[in-house]
Amino acid sequence: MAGNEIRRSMPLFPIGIVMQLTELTARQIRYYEEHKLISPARTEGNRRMFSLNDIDRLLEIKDLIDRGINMAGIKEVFAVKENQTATAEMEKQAEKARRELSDDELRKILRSELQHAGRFNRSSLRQGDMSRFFQ
Amino acid sequence: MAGNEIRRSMPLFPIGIVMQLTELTARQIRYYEEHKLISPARTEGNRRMFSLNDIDRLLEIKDLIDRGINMAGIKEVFAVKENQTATAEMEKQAEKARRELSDDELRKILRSELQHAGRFNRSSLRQGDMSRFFQ
DNA sequence: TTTTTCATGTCAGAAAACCTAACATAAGTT
DNA sequence: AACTTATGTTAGGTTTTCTGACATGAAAAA
Repeated sequence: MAGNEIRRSMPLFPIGIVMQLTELTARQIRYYEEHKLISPARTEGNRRMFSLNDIDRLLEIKDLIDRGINMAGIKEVFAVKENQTATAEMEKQAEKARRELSDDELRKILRSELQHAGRFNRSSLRQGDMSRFFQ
Repeated sequence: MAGNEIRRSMPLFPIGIVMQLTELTARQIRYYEEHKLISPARTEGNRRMFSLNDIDRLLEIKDLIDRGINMAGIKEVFAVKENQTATAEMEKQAEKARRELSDDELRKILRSELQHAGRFNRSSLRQGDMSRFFQ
């Protein structure tokens, strides 16, 4: 899952290829960078190198431009998206925390059942819930 | 399935990037081209542009070189592989033909059953086999 | 309506990246 | 020893990209 993100953020493409891929002019691409909508990497010799993520972003910019939205608007759209994915991350974290909390509870139940049910092989009704603790 | 192959054969990378990705020198890459092991595209201005397939091939060349195989050997390896995938294609085609032949047979059976079983809604035992003819 | 602003076009001069061709060389082959 | 192979190195030329400056049409503001 993370390897893919690395690949997508690897600076691989010179501006000429990006122009073809996005059908934007060099002037436009540089202008969007000037307005901090993208931040392509640079070679030692100062040439811009773009990643797949940069290209996605440029295509998004192009779409927003086509819909009549100006630089400020696009900047805001990206800020909101950023914030949105950030909160989604937090929600995921919270969900994970909730799950881990109930894992603890399940552990308690498991211990208690093992003490009571003792030596029965027949498993308790909660086996399905417990299974994730094993293997 | 074919869209992926298009993407993999799209000339996107200048030689500088390919050098980094493959850890080959420009001299080596040009030499391998000279020996027809790769055939990168060219820009209008005659710059080489490499596809993902080209890069795969270069990595393969590098591996074979590391194993002490010379240009002629590598050329032969690729020829064999080419031939191999070609026969695989033919096998696939043959398999498809076999399948289509039995499709014809199934059609015959279908016709015959429709004539005999006539107006029964209850479907014949072969319905599962027939289903691929509809929708 | 006139003036500003915005997004982009265009041009110039400089630097980076790449090209081909030629010669050099270490290691392996004849 | 002479040749071949794979690669290094250098030179001179062309293409691509860079920044900065000025130009412009359309939209927004005054």
